[in-house]
Amino acid sequence: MATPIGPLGVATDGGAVTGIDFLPPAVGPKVADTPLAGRVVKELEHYFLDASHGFSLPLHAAGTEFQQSVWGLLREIPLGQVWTYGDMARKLGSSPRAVGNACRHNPLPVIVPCHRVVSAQGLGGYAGETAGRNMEIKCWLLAHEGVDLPL
DNA sequence: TTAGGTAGTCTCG
DNA sequence: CGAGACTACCTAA
Repeated sequence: MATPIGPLGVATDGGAVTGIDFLPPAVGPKVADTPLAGRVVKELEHYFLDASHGFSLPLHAAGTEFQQSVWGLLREIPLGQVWTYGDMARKLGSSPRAVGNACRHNPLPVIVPCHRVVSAQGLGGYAGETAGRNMEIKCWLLAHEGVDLPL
């Protein structure tokens, strides 16, 4: 299966995963040379083969209290479902715009499934972009999970 | 279609 | 610190 997802950068620290990066296609994989990084790659490969394969990895995403709560809530979105930024905001007692802001800074894309959050009107954005390669990745991930896109 | 409202974060000074 | 500008938004008119 061909994914639009190019090489991934994996960052680890103190026994936990701290960052996942989408790298330009020309660049080779840049994976921290640790046993944990190996586990990360293996779990990601399983997931790319079969979306129902979840992740069991020690994660440490650095961020503010609010961001932590947003990222925590993201991990509760069931496979194959999409929520809107507004849904998230209501559950958190916050505002949609603030939720989008926090999602934008998610350091662990794919593992923390920020691709399962879309706008009430369109598709929102992904990895800091509202158009371009990262949005293709978002669409691929959603299709891979069996979501038919509302467009 | 737009106009306004919203919450959190960042950047100046 | 404070003001102002920036968002992967939403709702009402």
